[in-house]
Amino acid sequence: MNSFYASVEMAYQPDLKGKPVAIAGDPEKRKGIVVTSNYEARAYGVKTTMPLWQAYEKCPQLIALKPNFPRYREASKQIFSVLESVTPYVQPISIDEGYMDVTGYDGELTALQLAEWIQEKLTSELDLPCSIGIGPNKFLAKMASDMKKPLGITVLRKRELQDKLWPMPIEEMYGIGHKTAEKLKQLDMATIGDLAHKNVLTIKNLLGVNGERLHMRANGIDEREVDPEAIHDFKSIGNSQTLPYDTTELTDIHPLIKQLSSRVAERMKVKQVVAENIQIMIRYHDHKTITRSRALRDYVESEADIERLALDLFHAHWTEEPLRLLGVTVQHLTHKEEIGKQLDLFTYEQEAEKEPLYKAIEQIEDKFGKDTFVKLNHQEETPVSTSFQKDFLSERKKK
DNA sequence: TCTGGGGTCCTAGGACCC
DNA sequence: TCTGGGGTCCTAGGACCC
Repeated sequence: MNSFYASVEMAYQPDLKGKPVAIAGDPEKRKGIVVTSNYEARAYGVKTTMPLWQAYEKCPQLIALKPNFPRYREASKQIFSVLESVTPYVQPISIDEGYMDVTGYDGELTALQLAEWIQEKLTSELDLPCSIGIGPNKFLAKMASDMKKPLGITVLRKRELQDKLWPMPIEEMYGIGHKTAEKLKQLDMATIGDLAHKNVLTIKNLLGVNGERLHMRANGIDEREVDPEAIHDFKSIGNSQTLPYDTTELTDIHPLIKQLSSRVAERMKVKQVVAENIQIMIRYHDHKTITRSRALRDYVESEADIERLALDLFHAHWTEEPLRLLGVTVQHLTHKEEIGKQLDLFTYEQEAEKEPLYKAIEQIEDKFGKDTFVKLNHQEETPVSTSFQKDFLSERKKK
């Protein structure tokens, strides 16, 4: 989608059209940076991540709006349901971007006509502009979609790499940011074509496995599939917040940790997951940022547990310098339904802890058969302990 | 009154195991 | 009179993307 948040606001409030609009946080709370701006604002030099005061310098008549995420999520839902009316092979990448695999599409339209239909539908029904790229794989489709904005439709065929992709500056390639672009330029690679034609080993030496991947993509090769389920196996859930002022006061810090933990727990509940790792992030007044994490022995899900663990980590690592931001994240997530069977094992293990080991093993044998016992027998000198439980669980999972 | 908040993936060292 | 080779997991940081 083109300047998505700003476009949603303009659709919602049409008198904003034609005026420079930016979506930005509250400067009073030190969140005054531009998240998105419309093309009118961009014409004045307003850019994403620019502090709001700087944006006003560039464009004094700028209209700055606070983000309204529920509104954007709702718009996003409607967009994706249009896409899913074409094919079930839709992979959302973010709130405003996704891939479609139309290889199996058996309707009347060509890919180009499909793109036109989608673009027209989103414009007429939702008043939201998008750019669409069409290509033989994800990378080329993505690069194509960025070539014409707003409201563009671009086809990028493999035979067109030389003319359309290779002349582009290296920093415009998806997957290459500031740091990587600098490294590549050091070796005289200024365009995507330069990267495509360089020896793979040179690139691999410079950038590791990522280099190999970038080199492939520059040559138009990308085997990733469109996976509609990918959105469901997320790896972490986190919340972070910049404080309105730098602080060392526990009366500021503790409530924030509680609030962040509560939001994380809430989102875990919605997604029905439990976590085995907790991480905090501390950003100091000078922007120096550290993360500290801990693997957990048990699954956690409750707000109280998350808060307690976050608090422990915080006090174990805080240097007492003034804080700018705090974050709480849970990782190593498991769906609750997937641990149903494991949960009754936990009960079982607690029983086992009270009894002599041989008795526990006997029960295990009865329940799961001799072959399980053979594996566990390796651990015979280990008391029933965390490591015992872990091994037992991982074996159980395999079975 | 400069620099948000949500993520993913990769790297590298160290502890530990066989 | 000196230390192999195969692996996993944990932790912290960094690059990148939207």
